Amino acid sequence: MSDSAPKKPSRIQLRNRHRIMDAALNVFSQHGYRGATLDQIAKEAGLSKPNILYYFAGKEDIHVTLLNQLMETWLDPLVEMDADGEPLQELLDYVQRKLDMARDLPRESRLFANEILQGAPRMGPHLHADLKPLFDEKCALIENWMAQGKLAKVDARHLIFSIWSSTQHYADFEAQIDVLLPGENDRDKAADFLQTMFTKLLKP
Amino acid sequence: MSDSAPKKPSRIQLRNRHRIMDAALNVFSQHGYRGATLDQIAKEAGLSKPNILYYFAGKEDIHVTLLNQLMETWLDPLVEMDADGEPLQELLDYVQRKLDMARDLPRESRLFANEILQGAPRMGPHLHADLKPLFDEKCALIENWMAQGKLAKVDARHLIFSIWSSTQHYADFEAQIDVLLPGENDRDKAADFLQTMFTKLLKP
DNA sequence: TTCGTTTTTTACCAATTGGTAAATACACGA
DNA sequence: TCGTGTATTTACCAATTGGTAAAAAACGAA
Repeated sequence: MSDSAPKKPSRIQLRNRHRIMDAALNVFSQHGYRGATLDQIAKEAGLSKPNILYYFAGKEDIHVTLLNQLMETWLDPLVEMDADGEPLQELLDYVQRKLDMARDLPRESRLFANEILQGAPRMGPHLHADLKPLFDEKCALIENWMAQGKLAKVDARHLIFSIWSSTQHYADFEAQIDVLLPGENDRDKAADFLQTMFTKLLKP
Repeated sequence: MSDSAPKKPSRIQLRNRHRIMDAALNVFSQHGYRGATLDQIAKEAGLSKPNILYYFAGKEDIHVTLLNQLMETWLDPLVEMDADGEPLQELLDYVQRKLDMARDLPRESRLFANEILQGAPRMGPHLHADLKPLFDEKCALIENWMAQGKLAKVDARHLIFSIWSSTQHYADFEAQIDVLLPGENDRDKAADFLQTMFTKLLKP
């Protein structure tokens, strides 16, 4: 449904909405929905609280907008997995894309993790409507590849879970990793390790 | 340091402290530290808020006590990994123990995940003092096994990360899994999958 | 420059937050 | 059953929460 008078947003609107989204991403991803406060978001965005509420209907509106924007980005690496590609390479490329996302978008990863940890109260519908069909489709694709002998036969659903968990771990548990691997810039080693692990698992 | 008069806690103290810990575990694990409220904990524990503050110095005290109690439980499966055992079997047993913990103690897993997600503000010292030495010790052990040709050579640190992430995922992302695997009681398949994955990865 | 529109600030508000003081009810050994 | 320490409730509090009304300021097309 589109408004009958969808005026173009002004430069100021665009700039401030973006500032608010960015600040809200910082705060929500670190403290979760209930732990985040409008005052904190306002301060981080460099705007007053009432000014924030001029652009968004309320705290929940900001959070929902953030999650909606995130959903597409989040699904994209899996969408790109190509049925016509080389099966093993397609899987390994998918692992790499997810690992890149954990490195480049850690706040988004933590925002998502927080939402799921709390029981997905504001994203359940999205999971059913967007994630579930995609998950089922790609599981079927992987099972097809396996049936053709192009991949070793393992449980496709748990395979995907293991890809998600092992890659997102580097964003979501960064605080822990910083303690255990101090000073190391070890993302290359993480990539090597995961490529090795999934190659050994999936090579027919 | 122990009190000069450490009177034994009465039955009532024991019972109520336990109730509070249990309620707090529910609330903190679902909403994180800042998202949790004393009123909610009190309600869930079936006690009044001032009554809760009769047993604990404050919100932070409850949270810290919870984390302290959790730490030992959390490290235990790794502690049990035996240098004198069969290397591959020791690793696979460790994976199984972690998976069992995700099934049996999902709230504890989520409490831990929340704390790390938020940057481990109240557990940083614990990570350095307890987790780090154990992590280093077991990495050395695994590397030793690999050097002796008893395990395939991979990065021991990222191996442990992958064990942690792939097992804890079943507790921390339960809400997502419930959407993607509706109605299935699939924990056995998860165990099979992870055993297969780490066997293929580690068998020399 | 003017005038209507958009944006921002100021001044609030009721509800909730973590926490306290003190009175009261209770348990339980002598 | 009595008295004393334990446990619980009642009645608060100041600070913070998400949110609003309305005035003031800034903007931008004419």
